[in-house]
Amino acid sequence: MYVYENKIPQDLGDGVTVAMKVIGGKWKPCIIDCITKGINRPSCIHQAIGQAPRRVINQQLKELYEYEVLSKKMYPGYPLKVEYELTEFGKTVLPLIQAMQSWGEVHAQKVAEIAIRRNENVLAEEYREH
Amino acid sequence: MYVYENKIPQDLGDGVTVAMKVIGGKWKPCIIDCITKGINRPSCIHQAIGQAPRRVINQQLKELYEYEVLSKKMYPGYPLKVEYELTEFGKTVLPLIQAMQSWGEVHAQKVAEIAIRRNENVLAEEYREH
DNA sequence: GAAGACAGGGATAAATTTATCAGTAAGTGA
DNA sequence: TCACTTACTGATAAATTTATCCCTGTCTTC
Repeated sequence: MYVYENKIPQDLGDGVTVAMKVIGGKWKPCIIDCITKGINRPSCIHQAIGQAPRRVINQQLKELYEYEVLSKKMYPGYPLKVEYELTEFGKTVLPLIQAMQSWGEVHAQKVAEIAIRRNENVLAEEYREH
Repeated sequence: MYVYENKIPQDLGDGVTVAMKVIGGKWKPCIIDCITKGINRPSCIHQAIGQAPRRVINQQLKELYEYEVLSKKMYPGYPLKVEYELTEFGKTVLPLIQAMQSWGEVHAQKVAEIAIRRNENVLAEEYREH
């Protein structure tokens, strides 16, 4: 697979950067959320998320796997069957995601209003001013 | 100022996305951290962070301001003096950043090792295998 | 035998974010 | 007057992340 080579070195001396490196992909939290809910086969995750291209799900799954957030169980036989699970390490990120999730839910309205006011292209019809 | 116009609509229906929209810039957590420590003038923040270009500090300060994470106090007279402070809303993000920060600190070593193994361009000499 | 399920990757484009360079404005002090 | 401070912005390039399109391999079912 083509691997992008960083040009600007990242400073992992900062905790936030470290955390973002692990869970900071567009679909990573969604993927982790799926797996928490027991949706753990790539095709199912793809179906569940819907908007994300299959290719991207694969990429992010792979990264999560390489960063040991997920473990991979491959079943023999066909059709192929693979299941991802959270590792012990992976479970330690759940509180983070949970915290972001609930903060975001609480402040979704406010943030959406500001985004709309700034004329951003957001998809949150329910929050549009009436 | 040139404002980038999104082409792909963002779905603010998801809490994590909302949170990332507010604190998800490369230097935003650093900026917020500075301000928490009482470093609240743009030039001081820039000095304190060092690696980030001044232009980018300004951009991200502006966004944080527009998202009402920061308030802005402008002093009359010259040389110009401006101070940013956390708003009440801004203070609600501190636990999030704090959580990421401490998670990252705890797992920095592991993450750095994996990044190095993956041959990424990281700047964390202290973590290189000996 | 053709078609489908399933996991995954190659090559490349598009989108988005961050960086670079240089300039504006309005003073102060040498 | 010249250099320096401070905050801020325009225009554009570079870096990075996501998306698109299409292909491989291997079995199972129609």
